[in-house]
Amino acid sequence: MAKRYEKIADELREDIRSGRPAPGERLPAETALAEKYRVSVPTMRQAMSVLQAEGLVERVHGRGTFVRKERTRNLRSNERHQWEKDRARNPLEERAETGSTEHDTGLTLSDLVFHAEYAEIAADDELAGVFGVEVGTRLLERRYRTRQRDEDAPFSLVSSYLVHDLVAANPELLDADKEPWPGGTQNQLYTVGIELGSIEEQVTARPPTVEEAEELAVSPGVSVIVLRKTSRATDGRVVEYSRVILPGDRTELTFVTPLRKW
Amino acid sequence: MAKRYEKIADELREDIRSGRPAPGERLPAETALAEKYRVSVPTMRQAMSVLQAEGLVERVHGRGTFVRKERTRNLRSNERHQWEKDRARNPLEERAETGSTEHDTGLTLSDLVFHAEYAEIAADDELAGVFGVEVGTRLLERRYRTRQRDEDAPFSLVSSYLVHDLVAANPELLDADKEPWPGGTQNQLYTVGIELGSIEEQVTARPPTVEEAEELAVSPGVSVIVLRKTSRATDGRVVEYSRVILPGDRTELTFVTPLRKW
DNA sequence: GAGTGGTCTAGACCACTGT
DNA sequence: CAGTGGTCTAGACCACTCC
Repeated sequence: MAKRYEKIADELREDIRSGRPAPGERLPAETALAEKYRVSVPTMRQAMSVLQAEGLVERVHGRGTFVRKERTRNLRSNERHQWEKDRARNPLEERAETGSTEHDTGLTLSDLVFHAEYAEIAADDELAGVFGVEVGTRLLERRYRTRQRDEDAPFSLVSSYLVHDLVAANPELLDADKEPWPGGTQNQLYTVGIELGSIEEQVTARPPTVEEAEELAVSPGVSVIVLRKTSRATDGRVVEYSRVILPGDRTELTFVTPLRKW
Repeated sequence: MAKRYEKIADELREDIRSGRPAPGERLPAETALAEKYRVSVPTMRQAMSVLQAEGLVERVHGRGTFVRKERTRNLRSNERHQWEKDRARNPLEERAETGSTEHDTGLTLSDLVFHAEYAEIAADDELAGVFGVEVGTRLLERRYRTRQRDEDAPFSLVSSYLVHDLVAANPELLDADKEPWPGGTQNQLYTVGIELGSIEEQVTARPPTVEEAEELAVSPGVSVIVLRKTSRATDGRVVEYSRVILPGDRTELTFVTPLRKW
């Protein structure tokens, strides 16, 4: 019933909460702590694992165990969609000023580092279902990762899909070098005559895959938020679909639902 | 570079993916697997921990390790708010038929087990800030947990707050025994003359606290979704605030954002 | 090279579940 | 009771980081 490792974790948690090793500072070495608490090193390590799983400390091989700093939080609101739509038909200069990510986070374009890759793929079962097209239909896959200049890891991994033939009318839309595109996807769609009518976003959370954990630099045990976004044109057709992976511990999604008056 | 425990985890993961031990079935004992893979028991256990953290298996003390079944997913859409508002002024019989949780999940009232507790509390810093009242103001705290009759753990832990003096005009609103209230919170507020104008929901994910892990019966390593809901009256005042804890691995939130036409 | 966390062993004993 | 996973030990050796 005692469970030494939990008791030790409790004590250390209390210490950290009250700022004993302050955020960013190093904890004593595991061997030292094992001696202090009079347990074996593996038991001490188990206690550390508990704190790591809680996201309270970060263990770095060869350097030590550190109290985690609150990372810069990333905000994203569904109001970004209307905001982007309102600007989608503006002249280039206005669109180029700021994008929806900047609108959400309050950062300016120069704070962000942006990376895009385009590919043509064939629709698999899932994507064919979403778009209501046949399996194998040509799709344009666009992968984005965006990070803040002063952080080393991106804060989102985005895979966005468009029906290839729908956007091919404007060849510039097939060229990744045109990214970041002023005015975003809604302006891109506008250039081929599409107006969005509604956007549906589905949110779940799960442990990261190994690749996601590496790319987003989330410590193992911290989960990711998976956001699936379906954009429909005014006629109800699905015209864009994207999957966004966000680090759960530093992302805050906001959704505002206005209600019709009585 | 080899890392035996990861290799073993990889092999077992592959086996499970291809249905070797089918969902719900038991894996061989750790001692047996340790022998099979020619590693020590602690190493074997480490491999198991990886699969557990991924949510692929569930270890039960004294019984064995089992391949996890996909649990019944719980759905929740922001369209529930308008749906509830549309019915808030309906006669009692109609309101009593179904609530917004049933609307979301497609379940009927009799599938759900509902528990409510009310308390009067003094506003702390956070709550005072949300409502724009002084610290110490009397609030009504309502805690709910809802579960499906055939599952043993609730699928949501809700703490909802109202300014006490605002709802005290209708004494029935202070009585937990009146729950589940036909028509939900929006009808409750209607009885004291309040109409909701908009609802804002903020979503994050984090590892569960020890208590949450127990109450929601999520295996350690699986994270929870935290949803903070702020309801505003038509005049913009915050009239209700709630914090909802949802198991990340079996919850899917949907948010629909309609866009104004060009 | 000194110090850190990461992997692994071989084994003891405990706690829980079923029969 | 036998069989399972959970806790803990004492120690070896490796991999990484920093000086």
